[in-house]
Amino acid sequence: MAEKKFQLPRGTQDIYGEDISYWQKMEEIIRQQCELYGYKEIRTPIFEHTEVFVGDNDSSDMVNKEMYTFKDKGQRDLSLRPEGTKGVIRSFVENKMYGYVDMPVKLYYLGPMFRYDRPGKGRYRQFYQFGIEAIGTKSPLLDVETIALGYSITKEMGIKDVVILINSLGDYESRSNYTKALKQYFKPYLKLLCSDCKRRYEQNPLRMLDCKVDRNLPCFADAPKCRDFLNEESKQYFNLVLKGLDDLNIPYRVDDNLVRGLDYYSNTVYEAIPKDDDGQQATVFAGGQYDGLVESFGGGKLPGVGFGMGMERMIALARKQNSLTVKEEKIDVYVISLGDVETYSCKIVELLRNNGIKTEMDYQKRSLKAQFKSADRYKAKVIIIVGENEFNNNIVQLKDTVNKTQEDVEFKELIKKVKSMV
RNA sequence: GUGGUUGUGGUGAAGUUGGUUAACACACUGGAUUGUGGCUCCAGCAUUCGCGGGUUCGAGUCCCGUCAAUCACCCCA
Repeated sequence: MAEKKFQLPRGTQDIYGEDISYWQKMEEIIRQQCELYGYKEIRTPIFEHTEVFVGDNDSSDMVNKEMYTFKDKGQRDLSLRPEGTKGVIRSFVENKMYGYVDMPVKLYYLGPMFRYDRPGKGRYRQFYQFGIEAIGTKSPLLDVETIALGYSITKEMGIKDVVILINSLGDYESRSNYTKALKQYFKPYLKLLCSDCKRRYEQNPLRMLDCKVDRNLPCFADAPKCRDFLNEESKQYFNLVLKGLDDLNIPYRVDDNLVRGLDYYSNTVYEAIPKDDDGQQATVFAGGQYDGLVESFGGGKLPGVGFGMGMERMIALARKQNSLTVKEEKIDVYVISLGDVETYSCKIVELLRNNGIKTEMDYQKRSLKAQFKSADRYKAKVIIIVGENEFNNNIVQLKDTVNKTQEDVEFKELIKKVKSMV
């Protein structure tokens, strides 16, 4: 009978061993920073009704092509969440959070998201996103605060040289005017453009602007600029955001061509990338303002702003820059058994553990040499050796691995003695 | 979704124009040292080359398919 081979599904990964310490460290940093900035955790379901994610005239690939959508046994149309914001807004409205707390309501989430993409480095089908949302108040200061929090997390991770690309799309009206003007402008040039841009022309004209193929064509230089379509109010607002970033010394670059993938953004949009942007999947966090989203969920005309952060990408960057120190795996005590004394060893191990001392032992009657090697690998500070002698006399051999001293210790003195050593 | 590259033990990897026993290094296990490790020496450790099929007297080496990783594009966190 051939053994059945199991393999993890495409685009997923097991996280364990050395990696897990980086994940735990990052989660610790996130929770601590969110606490400082006043954002509270929210945990929404991993799947929602599909309509939660699908907007009225959604043009993004994310919702049109990449969702894991399925029917449950009750024939409900459900989808695995491809991003965090929509579920949070749904919850905000459903739980009427606007009714009983001060605005803005500041929330953060952390967990797996799912997109049916072709996987590659920094792009997974199940991936982890951390994100924040500040809902209910519109202020340049709040936009800046979200960026400051994201930036501060990258700093805590030790990541250097992150720069914020930022732009303003204006309100929904100026955004749609701009889109119209773009299409108008490019219409005569359409046959000069690459096939991707022809498609973008129909689906998402804003995206044409940062096309890698056509970007340098002469006609692109004179294309209408987003900025020229902003009304006075939006312009002033944007300037205040930039002023705020200046005041906080957050490095940024205004990028006229920056548009976000999701349709719900308006006004401020931003994206954090490493300065020496080499890889393709380089964006570590990205977000912006979404004036109409709460209303589209039936929650009244309330604005919001937030970002999503790719945790795999953050960890990859931190590891590449070698910037995150995770605590070293080491134990306090390793118990070596010689002969048939495992039950005695077990008793010692349990006693030590119950006193808050990290302890390990050998479970397979290995040689003395092998057990010493294990103790080394575990980086034990103290080694306890027990054999027939020690068992019969109710003592142990206690060895300090640093200065190599060894002594007899009575069982009842053990805890006190070990505690003084570790 | 499109195109390219890759896939050999726990790890890093050699493997020549297809020719019986799959190099080497590290790690691991045992012994020299039957109660004291980190050095040294010796020994052991892939019925098999991602998986499936084909060509051939013969395939890790060639062909097809498939799965996966990776790069560029698309997209995006």
